[in-house]
Amino acid sequence: MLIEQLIKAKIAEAVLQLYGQEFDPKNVQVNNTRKDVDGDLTVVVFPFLRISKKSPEITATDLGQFLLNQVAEVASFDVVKGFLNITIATSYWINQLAEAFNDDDFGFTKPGPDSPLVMVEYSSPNTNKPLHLGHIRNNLLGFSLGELLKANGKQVVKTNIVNDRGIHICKSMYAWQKWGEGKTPENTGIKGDHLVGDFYVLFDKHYKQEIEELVAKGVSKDEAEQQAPSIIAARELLLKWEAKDPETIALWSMMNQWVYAGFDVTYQELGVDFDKIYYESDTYLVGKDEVLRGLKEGVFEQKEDNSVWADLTEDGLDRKILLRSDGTSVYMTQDIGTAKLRFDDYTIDKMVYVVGNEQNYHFQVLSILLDKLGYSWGKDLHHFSYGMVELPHGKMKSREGTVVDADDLMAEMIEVARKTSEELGKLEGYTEEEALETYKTIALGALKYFMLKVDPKKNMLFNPEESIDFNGNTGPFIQYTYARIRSVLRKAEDKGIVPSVDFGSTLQISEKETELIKTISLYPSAIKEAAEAYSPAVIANYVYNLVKEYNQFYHDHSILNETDENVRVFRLVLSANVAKIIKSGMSLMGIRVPERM
RNA sequence: GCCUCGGUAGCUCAGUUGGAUAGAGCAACUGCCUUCUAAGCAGUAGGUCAUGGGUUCGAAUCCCGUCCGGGGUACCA
Repeated sequence: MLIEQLIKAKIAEAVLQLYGQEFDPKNVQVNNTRKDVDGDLTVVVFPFLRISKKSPEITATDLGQFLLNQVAEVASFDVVKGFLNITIATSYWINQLAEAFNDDDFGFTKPGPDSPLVMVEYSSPNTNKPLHLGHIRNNLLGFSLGELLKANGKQVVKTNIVNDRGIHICKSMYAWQKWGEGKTPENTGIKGDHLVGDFYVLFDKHYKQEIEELVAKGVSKDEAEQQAPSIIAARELLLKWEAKDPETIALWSMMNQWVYAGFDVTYQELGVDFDKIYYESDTYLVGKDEVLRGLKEGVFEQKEDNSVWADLTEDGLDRKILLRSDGTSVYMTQDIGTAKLRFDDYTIDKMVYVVGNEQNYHFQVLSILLDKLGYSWGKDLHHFSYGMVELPHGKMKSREGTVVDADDLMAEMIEVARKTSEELGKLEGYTEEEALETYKTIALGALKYFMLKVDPKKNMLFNPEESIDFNGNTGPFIQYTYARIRSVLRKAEDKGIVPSVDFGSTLQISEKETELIKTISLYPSAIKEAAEAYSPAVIANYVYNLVKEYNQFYHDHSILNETDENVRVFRLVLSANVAKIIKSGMSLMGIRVPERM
């Protein structure tokens, strides 16, 4: 049992014995003691005053005395106003460290076949353009969330729904047909997703120009947008596609293959993967069938123009279209189909959608619609809603070219990592491949940590002018600490010093070391909290805090040069534990740690 | 208009179920590499927690109002 829990239980017991009233242990407030005050844990006694009918100081002293008598781990206490500061015995902390050192699983049970199954949908790209910084945030959050849930005992199926059909890809297809000059990834050397994205931009350029020309001729803007030859051609392609015209399907398939090949490279570089990929081209008809079933069962209604609607006014929402008047499906329809297929394929206990907060309303509606269609799991699907990545001048817009491309960004960061590393003269003796691997580890560490350390719910700002930092509260700082500890451990091994938890009975430890052990022992609860809050940022902040504390310790104490053998081994074990947690915590964020840097 | 999320140091962000004197990093300034890796450490400076009320022993945190900003809002995805 964690010491906090024990204290809470004992305080409740003390309140009952001393003042004769029940108090829920859960409501006892136990905090870490302020750094400038003596003690390890602090009990806030204000809530008991009503029961004790005594002053804060006297109440605190009563309770402190009780703890001192009843709890072996409590070494002493001190009262400041309404705060009872408790000092925990050194032996307790030493035992905590020994336990942590011997436990490689951090007290967690690995998920088994009977564990709840969570499906996490993330990434969900459109096939008309390459991935950008916004997608990176999505991918990193989704992947990390999967790892967190696994660490918290859940079976996880990572899934991706690829939006491979619709007007957007037809635009690229048309542009390629018209102005493509037979270009392919092979004959141009351009990555497939980028090539297709270029044609999407090209389409938009021509489309805008055509609109301008029409407007100049006196056509209204709305009409011009409908009448421009390019958009008409793209719509024709979509109709042909839906009619399964062989030539159109062949073109569609070819260009999508280019994109997938490109995405695969990006995903691999980014270090994310999926257990199961769904394609919208396979699911949209299922969704349509489901909507028609709902119509037949009377949960939806049809207007005179044949469009199908859901009336959600009773749920406090608006009316929502599900099938257009021409019978084609909308985004919502497809998501219904995808959900059905998924639940046919897996016995899912919980569905999590990692999708930006601009779609909060969409998922609110989806949840209700699935429920109305008779899916019991619809109601408690979880929309993991994350904030936008903003640029200093506003939002990223692919059509306007104000995007930070994922591939470019990663390549740049690897380059910066290489330069920095070379300037510092690290990695001497590494082969070129080994060095490159390390640069990638550092660059991706910087990028991932940068994205994951902020609260997922909040919008975040990325300034392309200032490249992502490698100093301070960053991934490389944490990786660096890890590499240094590994170096110490290697040297200890060379010297024949064996880490063991037999520290001898006279060992004294400093306040900073106590702090560190306290932090180490909180790692499992940090994972739990992060998983339950769906927030990798909780882990990021925890690890940073641990590393910061360790670095302060490291600069004040020598490890290998320490003459007292017990102290030396103790510090080695302490360091090894910090390294173990860094590695584990970082891997929960999909970040690797280098042996050297 | 309505719904929704946000506003903490010059900048980027933390801030536990309401607890003591609101914390980091970056940028600026000052020190520290002959000693286990200086991508580090120590220090200085920087705050009306948007704003006005309320709740109470106690509010950045909870409630109400106001201002500012993001997102959404019936045939885009």
